[in-house]
Amino acid sequence: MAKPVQGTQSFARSIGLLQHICDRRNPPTMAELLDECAFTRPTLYRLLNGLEAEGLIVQQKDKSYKPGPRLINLARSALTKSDIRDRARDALVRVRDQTCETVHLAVPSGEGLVYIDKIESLETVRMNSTIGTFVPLHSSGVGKAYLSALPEEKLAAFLKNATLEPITPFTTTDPIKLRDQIEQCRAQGFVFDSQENETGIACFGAPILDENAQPIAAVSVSVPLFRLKDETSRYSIALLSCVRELSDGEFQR
Amino acid sequence: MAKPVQGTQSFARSIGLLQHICDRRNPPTMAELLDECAFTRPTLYRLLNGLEAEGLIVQQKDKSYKPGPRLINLARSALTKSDIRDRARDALVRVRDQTCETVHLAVPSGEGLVYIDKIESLETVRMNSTIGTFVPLHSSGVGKAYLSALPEEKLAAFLKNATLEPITPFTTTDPIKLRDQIEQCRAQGFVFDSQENETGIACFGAPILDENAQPIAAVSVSVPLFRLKDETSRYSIALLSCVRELSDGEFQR
DNA sequence: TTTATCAATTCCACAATATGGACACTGTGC
DNA sequence: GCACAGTGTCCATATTGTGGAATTGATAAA
Repeated sequence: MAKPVQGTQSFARSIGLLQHICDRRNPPTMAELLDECAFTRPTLYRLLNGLEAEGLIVQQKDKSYKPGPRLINLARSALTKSDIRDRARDALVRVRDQTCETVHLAVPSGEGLVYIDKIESLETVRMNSTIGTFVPLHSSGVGKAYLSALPEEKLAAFLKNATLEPITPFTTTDPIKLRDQIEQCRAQGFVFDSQENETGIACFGAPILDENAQPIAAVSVSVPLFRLKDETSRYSIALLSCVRELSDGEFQR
Repeated sequence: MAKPVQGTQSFARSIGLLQHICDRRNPPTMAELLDECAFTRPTLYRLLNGLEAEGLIVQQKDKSYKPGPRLINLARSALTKSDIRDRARDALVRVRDQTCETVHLAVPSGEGLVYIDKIESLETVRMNSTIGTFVPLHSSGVGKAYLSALPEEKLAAFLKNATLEPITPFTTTDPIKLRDQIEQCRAQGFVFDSQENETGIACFGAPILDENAQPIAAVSVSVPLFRLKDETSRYSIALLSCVRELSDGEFQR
């Protein structure tokens, strides 16, 4: 949350408020926001008006504020301009077909990752609402995979500073254990997690690297526990061949 | 573009820049933005840094900027919190099933509407990229439907001030003709447009009203011209029954 | 390797902007 | 009718954002 970019404080405040409104389960009223955020009344009032004038939030009849449709318009632009998403699609579908399970593509955003694509077994999809979901680095298959491809210094910094909040009762909250899992991922190319981000779901994850061997995205296969085959290589082989195809440079081999 | 909300000018500037970056076909570099926008170099520099620090844009290796994944995260919140979207879904699917054609749901945003849901015949969907698309009021089925439900004064103001830009060669650009179409829509409850927003596509549109008879959304059925049945009541009947079901209050009958 | 050129980044004095205390309005319950 | 809570507005002030100018960095030419 510490973003000391000179000359942008009021902007950061507005976006922070927008995020807060988006994160609320229910659309907040001004009164609620007033004691949830550290704004004085007139300031909050102006910020809300600013957000509303831009269509980023809309005020409902009960005076509460919810995220506005312009966000959807902006997001479309982000999705259609994501080259990794385009590039990955066919390979992701292949993984889905090989595993018959849901496949996710995630890219880094802020302190974690955001799903930018999802291929599901049964095409019951709508603009499936998991696209756009934020996932922490420590509790998800994609997150650990991403971490494992980070240069040692960045990884060390993360392990040192991050507060590993439990997302489920199974989430790894011990930095030492997390480090172990990451090392294992480095060795075998993928990571396995069981119910750490969502109860009942196990997950295989692997990173996609750019030409400098830096991670730019991560892929995961999510499997309901009851359906998980003993022969897990079934999943990892499909996943590995996918991320190798999508990673640049020497890492092809 | 005139948004004189006191105490939010710098925020509006940043969002304007973000929108500009999103609207560009190709990710712009700072140099390009410098002569496309009216910012001095240091200001632009700071605004870009601010946007980037928030994850709203990301700088690519070639130094150009594109919309960032955080937008997708924010949009998810907007989509999942859209009650009209939830409420409409079943009815939309029904229209699709009755017409075998693509059905859209749009809500007002800024000067036009934004698609927030789409039901397609063949479920080939992905987070289908038309969700989030902005459409002008004068050139689309949903737009005209929305206009037709506006109180007379607002409609008059729109017809007077709007510049009716041609989107296709078939777009209505004459306010008088547009007025006619809208009157017709008021009379029969739906509007028909042929190729005005996209060549080769005809469109039936109808508004969804709230309890005060104000339009809150619009539904459209899009039909490729070659497949358009002579018996158009097939489309309008399905559409009308849908919007009547979704509109509140006395307008049920 | 040195020099030239252009873009990216930082600095800082200044002016415009956002801030928040105080006040005014609205409507709901008693 | 009055009280109270939630909303909206004003305006002097300090903080923030601004942009001209200087600095640094990268790239190409000599």
